Amino acid sequence: MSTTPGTPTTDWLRLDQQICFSLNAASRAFGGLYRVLLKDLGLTYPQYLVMLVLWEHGDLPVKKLGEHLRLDSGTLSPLLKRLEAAGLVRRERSARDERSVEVGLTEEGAALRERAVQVPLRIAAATGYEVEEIGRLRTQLDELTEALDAAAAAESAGRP
Amino acid sequence: MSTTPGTPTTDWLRLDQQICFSLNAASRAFGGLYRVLLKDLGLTYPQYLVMLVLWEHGDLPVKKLGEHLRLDSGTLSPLLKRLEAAGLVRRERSARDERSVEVGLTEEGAALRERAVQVPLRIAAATGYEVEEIGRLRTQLDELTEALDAAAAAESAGRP
DNA sequence: AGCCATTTAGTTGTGCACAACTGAATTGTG
DNA sequence: CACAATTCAGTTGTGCACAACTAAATGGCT
Repeated sequence: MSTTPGTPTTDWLRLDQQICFSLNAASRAFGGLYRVLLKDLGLTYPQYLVMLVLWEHGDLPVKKLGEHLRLDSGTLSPLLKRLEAAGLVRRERSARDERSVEVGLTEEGAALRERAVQVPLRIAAATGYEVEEIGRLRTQLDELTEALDAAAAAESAGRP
Repeated sequence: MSTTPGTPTTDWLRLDQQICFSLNAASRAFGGLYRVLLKDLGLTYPQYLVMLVLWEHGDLPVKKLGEHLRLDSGTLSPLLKRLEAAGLVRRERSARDERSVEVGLTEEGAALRERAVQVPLRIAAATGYEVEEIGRLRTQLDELTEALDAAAAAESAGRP
C-alpha cells in the first residue's frame, strides 16, 4: 500500500486519531455515566449488560451469553462468579451436556430489574438525542463493527 | 423522571442495550483490528494513541498527554513505563517544576512513525467509509461524549 | 466399540481504566 | 514568612478484555 499523493502522512495520522479515538472516548464516557447510575444497584457496566441479557432472554448457557455480548469465557467466567457471589445469579452444570453451564437469575437478580428500569431513561435523557437518532447511530456503529471484524479476521488469517 | 406511557419498560431495557452496547462493540472491534495491525510495531492500541499524540505535539508533560487522551496518571504512568522499557520514550522530571514529568520521543520512537503511517490507511480501508462520512460520525460521537460527561459530572455532584 | 476432532468452561498472564490514596512540589493567602 | 490548599505523578486495588492454554465432555467416523 502506498501513500496517496497530496495527502501528507501527518494528516493521515491525525485523521486516524479522530475516528478510533472519538469512538473510544464516547465508549468510556458512557462507562462513566453508567458507573454513576449503577452505583446504587451495585453493578458495574459489564455486569449490567449481562443482567440485561438475562432479563430479556431468561436462563442461558455461558456460550449463548457470550454470543449476545461478544465476550468469551475468559471474561465471563470471573464476572459471573462475582454476580453469583452478589446473589444475583445462579450457575449450574447442564444435566444433558456436562460441558455447559446454565446461568439463571436468582429471585434477587430478577427483582433488581425493577430498580434498573430507570437507568436507560436517565441515559437516554443524558445523550440529548431522540430515539430515532439513536437508532441511526446504532445502525452505523453495527455496520462499522461488522466491517472491522471482517477486516481483522482477514488480516489475522494470512494477508488477503 | 417517570416512565413514558405507551412504552413498556421491556422496550426501554432493550433499546438501552442497543446504544451503549453497539458503541462498546464498535470500540472493541477497532481494538481488535488495531491489535492485529500494531503487532508488527510492538505497540498496543492505547500505546499507539500515546505515540500519535507525541508524534503530533512533540514532548509533553504527563498531564497534557492525559488531557489529549482523557486519561489520568493511574493509567498513563505504567503505560509510559512500558514504552520507556521498550526504548520508544524518555521520561524526565521537569527542571522548572519538579512535580511534572516531561515525556519525549527517543530516536527509535520518532523513527517508528514511518512504519506507523500505513496503519491508519489500512484502518480507513477496513471501515469502508469515505473520509467525509467518518468525519460526520466523529462529530456525532464527540457531541455524545460531551453530553455524557456533563451528565456524569452533574450526577456525581449532588443530583441536579 | 475405539479414537480423534470439536465444543465448552475455566485458568493464567498481560495490559488498560479508573477510584482512592500517597507524597512531594508549588501556589495562594493571611 | 508561614501555612493551608492545590497540583502533579505515582501506587494500590478492583474489574474488564483478550490471548493462550487446560481439562473435561461430546459427537462423528471408521
